[in-house]
Amino acid sequence: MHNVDVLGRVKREIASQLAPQLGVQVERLIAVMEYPPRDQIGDLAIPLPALGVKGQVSLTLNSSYVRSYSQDGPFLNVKLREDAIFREIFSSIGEDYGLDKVERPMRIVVEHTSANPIHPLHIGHLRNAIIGDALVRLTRARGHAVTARFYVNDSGRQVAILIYGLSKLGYPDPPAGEKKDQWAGVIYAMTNIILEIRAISEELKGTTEEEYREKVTKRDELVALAAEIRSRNPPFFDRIAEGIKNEEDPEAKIAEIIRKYEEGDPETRKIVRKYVDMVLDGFRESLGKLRTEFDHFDYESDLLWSGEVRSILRNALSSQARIEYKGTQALDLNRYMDEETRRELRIPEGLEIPPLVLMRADGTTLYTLRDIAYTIRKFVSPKADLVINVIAEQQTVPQIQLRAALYILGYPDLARNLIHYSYSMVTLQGMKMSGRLGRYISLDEVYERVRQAVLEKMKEKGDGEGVDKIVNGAIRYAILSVSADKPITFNIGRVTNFEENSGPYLQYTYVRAYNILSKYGGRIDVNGVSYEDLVNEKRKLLFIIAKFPETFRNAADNLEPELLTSYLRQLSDVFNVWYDKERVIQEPDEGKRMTRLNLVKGVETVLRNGLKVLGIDSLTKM
RNA sequence: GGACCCGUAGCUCAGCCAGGACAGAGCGUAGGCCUUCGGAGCCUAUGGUCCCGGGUUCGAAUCCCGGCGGGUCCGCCA
Repeated sequence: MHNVDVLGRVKREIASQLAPQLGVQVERLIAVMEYPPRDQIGDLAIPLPALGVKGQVSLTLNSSYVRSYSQDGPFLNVKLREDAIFREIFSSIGEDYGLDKVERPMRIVVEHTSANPIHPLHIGHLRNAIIGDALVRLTRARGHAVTARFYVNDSGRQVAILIYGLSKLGYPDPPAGEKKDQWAGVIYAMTNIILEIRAISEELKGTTEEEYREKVTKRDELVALAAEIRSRNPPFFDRIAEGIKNEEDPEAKIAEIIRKYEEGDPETRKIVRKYVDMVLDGFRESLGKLRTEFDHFDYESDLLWSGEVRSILRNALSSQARIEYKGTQALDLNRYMDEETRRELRIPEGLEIPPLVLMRADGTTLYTLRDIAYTIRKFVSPKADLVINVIAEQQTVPQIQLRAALYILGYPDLARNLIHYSYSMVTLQGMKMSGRLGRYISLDEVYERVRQAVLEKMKEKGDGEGVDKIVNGAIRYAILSVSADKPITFNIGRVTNFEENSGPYLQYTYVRAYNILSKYGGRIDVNGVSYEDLVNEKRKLLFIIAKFPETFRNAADNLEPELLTSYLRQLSDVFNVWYDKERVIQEPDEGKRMTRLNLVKGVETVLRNGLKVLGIDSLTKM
């Protein structure tokens, strides 16, 4: 109803006239159409050689949208009638302008963030959460039925280490006022680092001289880190260290925790869930500040207790691809797939897929096997057509193993419809973060630092509201304006720079547009507008507004939120240039005033909708 | 050693997948604009062997091949 893609209609009309004359399909012609690099050239261009047409051709084009057309070398350039476009857009523009719905909605699952529940979220998870949430919002706005799911890895070695450390402390509760995930993170890092030092010291006993030197260096590094982490809570550290020192075989104890939890031992269940849920509370609190919410938190352990993992394991053990590998049962993922299948499953040609180990020698399960069960659940309950996993680049191979295993175990459709949305690392001034070693900048810390910068800025402005909305906008934009597969060195200075090319810049531009409209307060329609006013930035603005439906569709269908960020920035740039030059409300000529009011309304609508699908709030003052 | 990702202005990045016209922003640096709808803004200047070498094409930052540089992975961790 209100979803008017005027430009799309214009393209189709032009294409349907020209296609027969050029002897090509209408769709093909629409596909090659592009926007000329400079306005003087025209509004639309068709590169004729791309359609197999060479040399000068004579074509007839007769449309109420077209002002003129001419061939310039290989291009057919078309100048459109801005009055016709303007009238069509603004006589039907609605609140939801541009957010075109798909004809056939899919059921989509986006799994994202899924951090281990053992330490607070850090800036690596921040990237994951923001990308994931933007994908949720984009696909939802496109009309799909989207579910956001968080996978709680509560049954692996990491959680067991945390619980082991807590056992040495007598299972304490975090002090009131302390954030629970921060508190647990310190205990986890302490326990882990003490265990690592102990392990490496053991290894030192029977090694050659060369290895010895290397390992001593590594141990010394760990000892230095241990001193650092000890300072966070010396009594805790000393008690854990003492407890581990007196332990005959800590690894056996950890293995026992894993085993008991997998078996569903009531006491172990109670303890593990208590602490895991504490950390998850911390996650929810942190993510809430960034307007990120989930529909489901799926506990890995539930898949074990329900028998879903066991059933997959049985299936795998009876598979023809089963092999023995280093004394374990594993799946051979190379032998039973042809080239064609590998291509379909997006597995690189030259990759020798490592065998998938199905379980540890002691019978406990491993992550990837459990993930097979989880993937099936994501597809089955509730039913999904497409599953998008937002997971770090480091897990590319395990994700390939997952798809290959699904195929081999008889779920080829699931394997095909499982997308690994990969993103690259976030480093910290060249330093790699490590939750394992307690070396990270937490999401909360980042949030707080950006918040301070926003408050600082507001102080100099005197007036303002919505601090948290601005912080959210700044952080989201900083992440979403960089393609996911580029590594980022996290730089707080960049995120707290609120000048052009930032989230707050877009929000500020929105405030300007909004305030013009709210001050005007009257009726805005297309009666009596003067079309001769549509020149320079105003004409440019009109065409940018016209491109919004197309940009949104591309961003949503290709899962590329960055298309939207750069589009909104460009819209803002043009609007701000114009804003400085001319008046809207104070324009004495009634026709011109109405033309401009329509454009402002267009900018306001597009910014609001565009920001919304990126998860950035629009403000009315700041 | 193998696989994947990245390499565009002093710095941070769009553009590459679906090839098209003199390659776009921001930061920085130098200078300018507050009597008018909000200066988180606007204007001017500055700045590029699009990592290198071949190939395909009417046309290559974009596709292909070969290098170079950086990142990631190759665990009975996740």
